[in-house]
Amino acid sequence: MKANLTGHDEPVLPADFRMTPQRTVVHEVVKASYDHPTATEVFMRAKEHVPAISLATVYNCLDTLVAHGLLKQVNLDRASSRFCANMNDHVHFHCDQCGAVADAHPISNMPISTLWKLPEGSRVTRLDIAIRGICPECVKKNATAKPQV
Amino acid sequence: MKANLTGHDEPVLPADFRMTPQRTVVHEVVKASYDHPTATEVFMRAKEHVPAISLATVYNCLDTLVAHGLLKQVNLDRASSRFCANMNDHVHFHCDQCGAVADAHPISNMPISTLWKLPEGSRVTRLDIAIRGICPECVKKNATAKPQV
DNA sequence: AATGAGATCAATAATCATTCTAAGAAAGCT
DNA sequence: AGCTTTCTTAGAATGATTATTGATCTCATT
Repeated sequence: MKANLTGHDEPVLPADFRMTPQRTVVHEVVKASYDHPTATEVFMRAKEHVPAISLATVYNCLDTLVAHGLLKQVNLDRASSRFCANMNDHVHFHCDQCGAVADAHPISNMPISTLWKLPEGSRVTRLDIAIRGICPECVKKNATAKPQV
Repeated sequence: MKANLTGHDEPVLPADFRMTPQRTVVHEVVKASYDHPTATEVFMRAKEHVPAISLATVYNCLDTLVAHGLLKQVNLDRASSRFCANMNDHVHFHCDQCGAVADAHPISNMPISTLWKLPEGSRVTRLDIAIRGICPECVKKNATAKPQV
């Protein structure tokens, strides 16, 4: 198995998937980023390695990598999509103040059906969970900057 | 208390909030809609009552109503935001096939912190949960249309 | 009733993320 | 090598939303 920064297993890829230089760079950029970069951020970082790469290619590569299970796409409200190379089961914590996105890992494995009453006869394929709040850094910043009025 | 279609309590509004005719229409349109309409859909429905209303005004009204807790905004991936007059605690079930959005109400009241390990010292303000899958209608449609290959 | 401050409205333009299009480049198959 | 398919690229296009700006409305005070 190929070594990688995150320590996750690489999924088995179908034969028709070509790991082109552009896709490799896009994948490596996201794997080396711990801040859930947007497509534009990935584009800027990828350019340092492949200056000729275009934003459209970055979008194409991200789509392909997500479709093949090498990356996760994170959508928060209507802001730009963000990308994440952590393929373990997790949700995202989003700071309303600084916009930072952090991973939050599950503690228990409660099935969805025990938490919410789903439409009778529906089939669940995916769960998108975003926890919004104030991150520890901003909580601290607020406490020192403007004490309770 | 004012009677309304959904049977929920109307929140107490701050003095600086003006319930203008446009805001009233936008609010009533969403309250009378059970399909989580988009801003454009609200615009089209509101036009039947106030033909002169503009899309920009609908956006402004929706923003204000959401900010004052009279409506909920539902964001699913990068599609248009949808709006919802059900102010009870609930999450959304989104059908990948027909795009329908249905409410799903909580069964248990597990605190978030028992389900996911949040960043130490963070403060949670909101939980955005979208359950994706196939709705009962589409499951049925698929079964009759194309039996297992 | 007139005034003035502040909020709201509507039309238009602008922005922003993303997708589409078309043409050339690269890779894989025969 | 020749053919086919897939990728990449630049630029145009799309679609949702936001910003701007001047007109209009509302309300508390004169």
